[in-house]
Amino acid sequence: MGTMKTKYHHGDLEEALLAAGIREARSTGTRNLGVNSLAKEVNVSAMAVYRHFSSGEVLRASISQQAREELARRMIKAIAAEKDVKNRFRATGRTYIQFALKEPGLFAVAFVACDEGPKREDNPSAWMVFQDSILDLCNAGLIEPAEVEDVAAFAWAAVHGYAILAGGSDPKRPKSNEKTISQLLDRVWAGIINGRELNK
Amino acid sequence: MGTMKTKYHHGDLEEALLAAGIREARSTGTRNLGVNSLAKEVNVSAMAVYRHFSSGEVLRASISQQAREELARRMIKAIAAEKDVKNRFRATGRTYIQFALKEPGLFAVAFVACDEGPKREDNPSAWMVFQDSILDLCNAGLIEPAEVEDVAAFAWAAVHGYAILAGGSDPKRPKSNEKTISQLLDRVWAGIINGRELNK
DNA sequence: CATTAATGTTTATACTGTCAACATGGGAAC
DNA sequence: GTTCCCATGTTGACAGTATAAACATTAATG
Repeated sequence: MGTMKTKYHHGDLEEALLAAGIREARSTGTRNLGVNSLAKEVNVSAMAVYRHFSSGEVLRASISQQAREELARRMIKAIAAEKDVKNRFRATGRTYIQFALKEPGLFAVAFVACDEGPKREDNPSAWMVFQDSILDLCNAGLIEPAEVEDVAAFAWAAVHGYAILAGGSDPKRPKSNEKTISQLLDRVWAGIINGRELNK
Repeated sequence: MGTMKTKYHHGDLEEALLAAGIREARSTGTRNLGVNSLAKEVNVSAMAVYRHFSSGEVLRASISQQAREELARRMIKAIAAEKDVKNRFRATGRTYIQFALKEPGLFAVAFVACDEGPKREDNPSAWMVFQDSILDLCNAGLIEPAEVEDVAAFAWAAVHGYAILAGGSDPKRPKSNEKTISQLLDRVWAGIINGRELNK
C-alpha cells in the first residue's frame, strides 16, 4: 500500500509481476516480458519469480490472460451502454477493434500464441461476450438458434482479423478511421443477417 | 550442384538457411528458428549466418516472407482453376484458410509480428491476390470501384481472422470442417454484396 | 600466379532461463 | 514470549542464445 521499504519479503510479488508485465506490455508489447527484465522491474532477483510462476512461459501466459480479460471488461462496459440489440452487437465489435488500435501492445500480448499451462478460462472472456451478443440476436429473432455458433465464429473472425490487420505495421494495412470501421461492422452485420439465405 | 562434400565454402548458404527455416517452420512453427539452431541444421558455424543476414531477426523475417509467398502462390494456383468471379473469390478465401489449417507452422511463421528490416514487398503477395479478386468483382459490376478498398479489407480480415482462430489451439476455436468454411465464405460474400446497401 | 574479396571458423562477451543451495523472517505451536 | 518451520526471498552455477572481433580458407580476378 504505502511506500514499501526494501524488505526481504515483497508483500505481493505475484500481483506486482503481473502489474509490471501489463505496464510493459502496454508500452512495448511482447518484447520485454522476460523473467529477468520483469524481476528487475520489481526490484527482485530473477529466481524469486519462480516461487510464483513455474516458468517464464507461464508468467507470460498469465500476463496474456490479464490483457484478454481487460479487453473483455471494456467490451462488457461498452455493451452496457447500449439498449438496441444491433447497437449492442456493434459496440462489441467496435470496442474490440478500438482496443487493438489504442492499446496495440496489450492487444499483441493478449493474442500471442501461448500453448502451455493449465489453461484456466478467461474471466471475463471476450469470446463469451461475443457469443452473448449473438445470442441476443437469436433471442430477438434475427437469426436461428442453429446458426448461433457459426454466426459467432464469423463475427469474431471478421472483427479479430480486422483488428490484427489494421493494428499491425504493414504499410498495406487497411485504413482505420471511424467511417471505415463503421462500414466494416455494416458488412459483418450483412453477413450475419443475409448469410444463410444466400447459402442456396 | 551435385552432392556437396564438406567443403569450407558451402555453396549457397543463404538458400540453405531459408530452406532449413521453412522446413523447421513446417514442423515446429516459430519455436526453432534461432541462429544457432538453424546454423547447426545446415552444418555451419553460427557466425556464418551473419555473412548472409545481418541479424537473427532479419533471417526470421526472410523465412516469414518465404512462407507468405508460398501461401500467395497456392492462392494464385487455386484461382487459376476457377472461371466464375464468385468462385474465384471463394477459392481465394478457401485456399487461405486451408493453408492455415494444413500448414499451421508455416502460417504461424508467415504472420508473426516482424517489424524490422527494409520490408521488401512480398512477391507474390497474398494481399495483392485478395485485392485482385475483389477487382474482378468490380469489373463484373458486382461492386462499385469506390468500394474496392473497403471490401478487400473486409474480406481479408474475415478470412485471416477465421484462419487464425480456427487454426489456433484454443479449445473454444471455431469448427473447421468443409461445411463451416463454406458457410463462412457465404457470409463474407453476403457482406461484400449487401454491405453498402445496409449502410443507410 | 598472386592478390583480394567473399565466405567460413574460432574465441569471447553479454544476456537469458532455470536448477541447487542457502538466507531471512513472519506466523504457528508451545 | 520464545522457538521452530516453511513460504519466500537470495546467490551462484550452467546451458543456451545473439553477436562482435579476429583469424582462416578458398574462389575469383587482374
